[in-house]
Amino acid sequence: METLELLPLRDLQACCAPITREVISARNAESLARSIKALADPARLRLLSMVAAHADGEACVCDLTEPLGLSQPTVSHHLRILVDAGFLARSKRGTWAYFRIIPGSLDLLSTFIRVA
Amino acid sequence: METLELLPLRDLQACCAPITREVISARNAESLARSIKALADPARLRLLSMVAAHADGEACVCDLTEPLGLSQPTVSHHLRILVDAGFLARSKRGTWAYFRIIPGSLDLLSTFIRVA
DNA sequence: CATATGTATTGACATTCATCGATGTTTAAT
DNA sequence: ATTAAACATCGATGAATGTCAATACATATG
Repeated sequence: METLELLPLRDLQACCAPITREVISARNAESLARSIKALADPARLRLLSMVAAHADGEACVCDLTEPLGLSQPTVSHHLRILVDAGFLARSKRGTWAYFRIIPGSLDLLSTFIRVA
Repeated sequence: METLELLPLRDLQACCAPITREVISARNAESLARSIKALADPARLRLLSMVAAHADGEACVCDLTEPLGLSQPTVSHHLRILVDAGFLARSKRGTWAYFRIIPGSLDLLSTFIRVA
């Protein structure tokens, strides 16, 4: 299924059990690893945390660049990875791009990391 | 603290809240990312799953190499990463090295991925 | 239209990483 | 002691990744 790229978390929910219940398939391992990889970076963890802690659970790139201490293109790059992985939603208003956490996305992933 | 390298999960438990409760520090983000990175690979997810599903929750390298479809050095490499990250324990008996999941290690990590 | 601002994309570079063949190490058995 | 078996380590290599400067794009404003 080609939707794994765009909706890895949803697909995982539909198709496989927690990784220690039964042996995960090579295909599902690939999909799950792709989701986890989106979190496996300190800058992206901080971005998620900063977005969640921001007023109204929303933040734009300009809110995040300076406190993160990375360049604007790098911040945009990381945000894109988090959006593609399904952890953040982007909504553009005016020239600003606002990001918020997609509810349940982190919880869903964590259940697949857990031992059954 | 230099113990972050050896006991990342234990340290995280001691020092920080789930990432969306308050903004995670750069230091803790680095530590958490290192733990997550150990899981962010399809081969390692499959290894964890195979070890957990194996008889007695234990498996040696020879049990894992062929079903994983990777060379023995590569399998040893991945197992070492999982041991270093605190997800697997190694115990050598005779010429065999047996691996088992450290109870609670995956659950602990998953709580830090969850939204508070 | 022209300018300014916020964001995304591109290209380049250095670093990290997954992988394997070759080799080393350890233990058991003959 | 020699051989064999299981595993670890080393060195090399190609691929993926994080980063930034430069540039492009989009939108608001004068």
